Parts: sequence; C-alpha cells; structure tokens
Amino acid sequence: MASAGDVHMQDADQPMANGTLPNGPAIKRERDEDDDDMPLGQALRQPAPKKAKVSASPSKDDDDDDDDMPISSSRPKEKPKAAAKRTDNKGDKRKDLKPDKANGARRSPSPSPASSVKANGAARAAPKARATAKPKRVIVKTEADFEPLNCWWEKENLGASKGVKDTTKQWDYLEHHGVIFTPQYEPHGVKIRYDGEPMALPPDAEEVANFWAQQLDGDRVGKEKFRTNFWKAFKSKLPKDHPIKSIDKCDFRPIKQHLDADKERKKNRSKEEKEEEKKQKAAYDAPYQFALVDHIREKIGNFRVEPPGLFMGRGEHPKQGQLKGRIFPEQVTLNLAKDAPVPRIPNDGPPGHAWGDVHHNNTSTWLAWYKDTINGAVKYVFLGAASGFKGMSDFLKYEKARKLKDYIGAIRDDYARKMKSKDQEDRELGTAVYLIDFLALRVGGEKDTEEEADTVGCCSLRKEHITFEDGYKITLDFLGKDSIRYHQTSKIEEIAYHNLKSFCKGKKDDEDIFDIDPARLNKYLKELMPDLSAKVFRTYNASVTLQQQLDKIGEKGVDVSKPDELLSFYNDCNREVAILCNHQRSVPKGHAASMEKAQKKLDELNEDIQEVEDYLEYLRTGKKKKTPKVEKKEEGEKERKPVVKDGMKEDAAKKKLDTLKSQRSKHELTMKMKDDNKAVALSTSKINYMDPRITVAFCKKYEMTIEKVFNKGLRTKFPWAMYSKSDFVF
DNA sequence: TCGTATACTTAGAAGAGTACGA
DNA sequence: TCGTACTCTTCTAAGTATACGA
Repeated sequence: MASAGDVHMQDADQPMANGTLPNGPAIKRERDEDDDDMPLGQALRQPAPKKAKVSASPSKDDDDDDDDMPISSSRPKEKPKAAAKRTDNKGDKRKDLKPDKANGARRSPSPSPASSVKANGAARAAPKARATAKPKRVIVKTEADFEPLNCWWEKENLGASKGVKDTTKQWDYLEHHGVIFTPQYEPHGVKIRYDGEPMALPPDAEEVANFWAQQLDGDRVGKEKFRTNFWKAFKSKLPKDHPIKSIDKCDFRPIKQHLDADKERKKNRSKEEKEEEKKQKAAYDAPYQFALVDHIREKIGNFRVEPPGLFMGRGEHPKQGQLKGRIFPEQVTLNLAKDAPVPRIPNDGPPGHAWGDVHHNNTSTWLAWYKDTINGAVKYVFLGAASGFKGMSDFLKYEKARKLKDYIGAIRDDYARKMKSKDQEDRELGTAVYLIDFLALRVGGEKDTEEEADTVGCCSLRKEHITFEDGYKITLDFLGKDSIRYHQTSKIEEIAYHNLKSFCKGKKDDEDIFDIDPARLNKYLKELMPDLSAKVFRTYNASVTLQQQLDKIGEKGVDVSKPDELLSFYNDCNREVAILCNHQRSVPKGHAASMEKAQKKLDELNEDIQEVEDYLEYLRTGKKKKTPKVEKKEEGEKERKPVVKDGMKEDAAKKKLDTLKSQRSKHELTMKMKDDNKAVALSTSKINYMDPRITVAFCKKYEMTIEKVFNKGLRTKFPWAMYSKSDFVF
C-alpha cells in the first residue's frame, strides 16, 4: 500500500482530486493501423477539452515524460479540433434527428430503413464539421469510433458522491430509435417423419420444430425435462385433431438436414456476397445501435429483442425446453426524454403494431424493456459497456471496494466478535459474513425451486452442502450461480467451524444452515460501512488478491525483460482470482487433441535442439553422432528435414541453437498456460471483479503491451483506468 | 415486516470473425 | 488456399440490491 505522502496514490474517498486525472506514464501499446486516419466518426466525437493539468502535488516527472498521454498517443492531438466541433454541432445534431412530435406511442408505420440510416450516428455528421475538417475517408466501424464519446471521468467533482451512485437524475435528454424485432417466420415446408411416414406441419409448429432440430446434436434433447417441456410447446402449436400424438414417433432429422444444408449454402457464398450481406445488415442496424444521452452519442448494448426459441435454462432448470414467445411492439416500453421523438416501428417488422408504452423516467438508465414469456422477468435494453452510465457505475463499484479497504480491519473484528456472541442471530451473521469474506461466496438469496434451478449461496446453504473434517476443515459442495459446482475443502477459523456445526445440529439434510436472509445480512453490513453490501467483498477480495499476487513478481523469479514470461505470470495471478471466485468454464472440445499436437511440436523442437547440439559437438571433437530425426514415424507422416545445413558454420549453428531454445521455452510456456487455464474462466474476473487500474499499472511498470491482457472490449470498457499511474496500488 | 417489483450486475456458452500455419 | 485454432462479440440466463406498497 502506498504511504500517505505518496502523491500518486489516490485516496479511495477522493477518487479524482480536483477533478483531474492522475497523469500516469503512457501505457505501451501496439499501434493501431487506423491511428493516422481520421474517420468520420471521430469528427462527431465529443471528448471534453483537456483541462490544464492540476495535480495535488505535481512533480517534474509528470510534465517531462509522456505520462500525460492516456492510451492512444494520437488522441490528445485531435482533442482541440473535436472540442471545437462539439460546440458547433450540439444544436445541429438535434435538428438532423428530425423530431416527430406527432409520432407518439401506438403509431406506425415507419420510414424506409435508408432514411433511418441517414438520420443516425456517423451518417448524421453535421455539415459544419465537414466544412472545417474533411475526413480522409469514411469508416463505419473503427476502434476510434468506439472510443468513449462521453469522457465523464474528466468531469469536475467526480468524487463528490464519494463512491455512491447518484440515484436521482441520470440524464436530461435521452433519444434512441427503439429496438429491432425478430422477422416473421417464413416456413420452409420440410416434412418431419412421424412413425416413419412424412408429415407436414402447420407453420407455427414447423417453427418450433426448427428450434428442436437445432438441438439434435447437443446434450439437451436427452434431458427428460427439456423433452417434455418441448413436447408441450410443440403440441400446443398443432391442431387438436392432428395425427401427431407422441414425441417418440417424431423424427425431426429431415428438418435438421434442411437447416444444415442451408447453413452450408450460406457458408459457401462468395466473399462478395458475404460482404454485401454484412454491409446491408450494418446499414439496417445502424440507427438502432446508438442513443443520444445528453446529446452525446452512446452505443447501445442489446438493441435486438430476444428471438423466439426454446428456453435454455442452465443446469436442471424446471422450465428448460419451454417455448419463449415472439416479442411484439405492444410488449415493449420505451424510455425517452419528453422532448425526444418517439421512434417508429421498423417497417419490416410485424405490421399494424404500436409501442406498448413510452416513459420519461430520467432516474433510470434503461432505454426499453419487455417481459420474458417464460418467467415474466423483465428484459431491459441498456447502453453498452463502454458507455458513460456503465463506466461511471463500474468506477464507483471499484471505488467502493477500495473504500472497504479502510474499513476491513474493523469489519473483521466485528464479525469475529459476533461469531463469539451468545445471541444466535449474531453468531449466524458473523459466521455468514466470515464465509462471504473468506471464501468469496455469493450472498445466496432464496429461490423458488418449483420455478427455478436449485442453486444456492451463503444464506441458502443447506446441511447437505457441508461436511466437517478434522483440523477445522469444511468441504462445501453445492451448485452456485449458473449451476456451476462449488466443491472446495477449506481450513476455516475454529469458532466458525464450531458455529457451523452447531447450526447444523438437529437439522435435516434439506434444511438451511442459516436462518438469516440477504436483506438482514446487508443491513448488518451497512451498520459497519455506508453502502456496503455482500457483493462488495467479492470485488474487494478479487482486487486485493490480484494486487498481492502481482506484488510477488520478485520472489517468483520472473524475467521482466521477456514479454512471454510477464504474460504467463500475469495469467497465473489472474487465475488465482478466478479460482477464488470459482469462475469455471467447460474444457474446450478439442483441448486434448490440441495438447497432443502441441506435445508433438515440443518433441520435434527437442529433436532439433539435440541435432544442433550434436553438430556443435562434432565441430569441436570431430566425432559424428547420428541422431535419428523421428525414431518411429506414423503412417503417412512426412520425413522432417534436418535443421543443420551442409557445411554450416559454428556461429550459424550456435545462433540456430539459441533460436530453437527460445522457441522451446516460449512453446512450453504456451502449453502450460493453455493446460492450466483449460477449465478456468479468466475473463469473468477481468471484466467484473479486478480493478482494471491494477492491471494497467502493472503493464506500465513492466512495459507490457496492454493488448496482451485487455482486449478491445476491455479497453473501451475501462477508458478511465488507462490513465492509472504505474505505482497505482489498489 | 414481508412480498414483490424494479434496476441493475454478473455469468458462461455459442457463434462470428480473424490469424496463422501447413 | 484451406483448415484449424484462437479471439472477440453477442446473447441471454441468473444473480444481487433495494425501493415500494400492502
């Protein structure tokens, strides 16, 4: 942890002192090809003009090196231009959107897609902008286009809310084009076989049969629940007097073959055809991809309503296989500014429909919602991960976790005291919070197992999920979120061990260990720290673990001059976090074969190295040693060429040896990384739990390219973190 | 106080896109 | 050039947190 006198370290309570950015060194970044070009989208961008640097305690270093640069060195140069355009365009943009006040809810039809495209995003470039800065070329989609349009982290008083999200007003102006609906079903007329005979299906039933046929290669069709739920759905689409009476006599393979052939045909189209279709799709989607939030263009996350299909609940979900119905405009509620035009329904959508409702709720960030036909759950349309809403929320989440760092000592003392209390509820609270903190468990809300999969978290753990072992060890074995199994044995505090034993005493296997619920637990946490809830512990512990693991770089003997070693080390640290949070993934299908192949390549590299070493030995001693290239070749395998050329000089051979050895160590590292990570999902903790500033600081400190650890999605999600200094400490 | 509604965040899988090596 | 492997994006299920109303 940095000392109080360390001017670079930001206080958790003061995320950005004086509204300024910490001016860390520029992160080493592989150059993007488009950096020199100025896409049209950039002309529309509205980055806040860079303020004069005000630092709590500016040092000379801050001014002299290129620490001021965030992630892209080309961006600051363009800022003044963009800022100037911003002032000019603000009004123009609104005019170009052609507000249609008469177009209220429940009206249609809509304009042609072409006109909608014109009215959107990049294509809406203001004429003034074109006059002042002619772009070199028009690019529809570049990384630069999706750099944040809303540089919210450059705003003044960002720390004013002190880590608490402002739950009042979220926006002053909100405008968007609504959502895209699933096109109407077009029947193909392929018959299934019923009891061996071809059988035609009504279009509605045929559509449902398609959903089933698409699953024929998977495991789901073998699941009883999936099968019976599907059968109910399928039967409901057949007329009462239809001869199909049993799923067991249905053979859906003809439809499967038809769908596969269609897929194959699509795959085999010419490059030009594929590009043309892609272009058309992009043009169609364009108006729906962005929203205007306070006149800043923001990307929308999910602008397409979920298409009909079979419900794919995870694990043993009782509703798996049920039919998810088609969503129509009447089911959709939009959220727009009062003075924003109500969008028209796409003219190729279902005819004669209208929006369900239009709200003007500026305390929320949702753009639209509709209800899921399976559970009645609300499906929201939100802005994308790189938007200001999500970015700010993320930033505050990590600030809250950093704030917990200041409280954690007192909190741990308090729940330790509670664990020893004579009061049953106190002992339960203390023990539950201990498990949440120590084992990074989720809080575990109560579930209706008739309607949902039987998964649990801390508060909903049952006696059957725990076994007690000697040495104060417990084994927890349960299905957590997404029916992912948590199965770990951990040595816990003696008092927690005894408490858990006593909570289980006299209970049946299917009874809850704790009598407290998440609301009670969170109420207790709020007594210890404002706005603290159980989930903050996962963010806190994930970030702390990453920081601690990275800090061990010295003791692990990592050669920091080797990028591969650095990456491998970072991934090892990341994996520790993923294991802590129990982030698993299914082992990729071809993993075993892929490892076998990699092993073969390693064997070949070893043989090549041996060959060169023998040759060098021969040059030194004059004694020849014959090393067979491959002792036993498989049938059809080609003879490998020798790596030592006739008359090869000693220097050349030594150079070759070095190259081969370096290739081998790189290959070994890659193999190890691949095998170690085969069942661990590293991305979940990167996206949701580990403070990105820790990673950015690590990359800066060791001059590792950020692209190696943060893909494009993460770089656009965490623009605010790219400024972190190399000595940032969580 | 409790159940329900609302508003989000977190999660793994699937599919699309791209890079790379034979 | 083609097939394979890897990466990235999209999709949507499944959690948590809290406001709200009876």
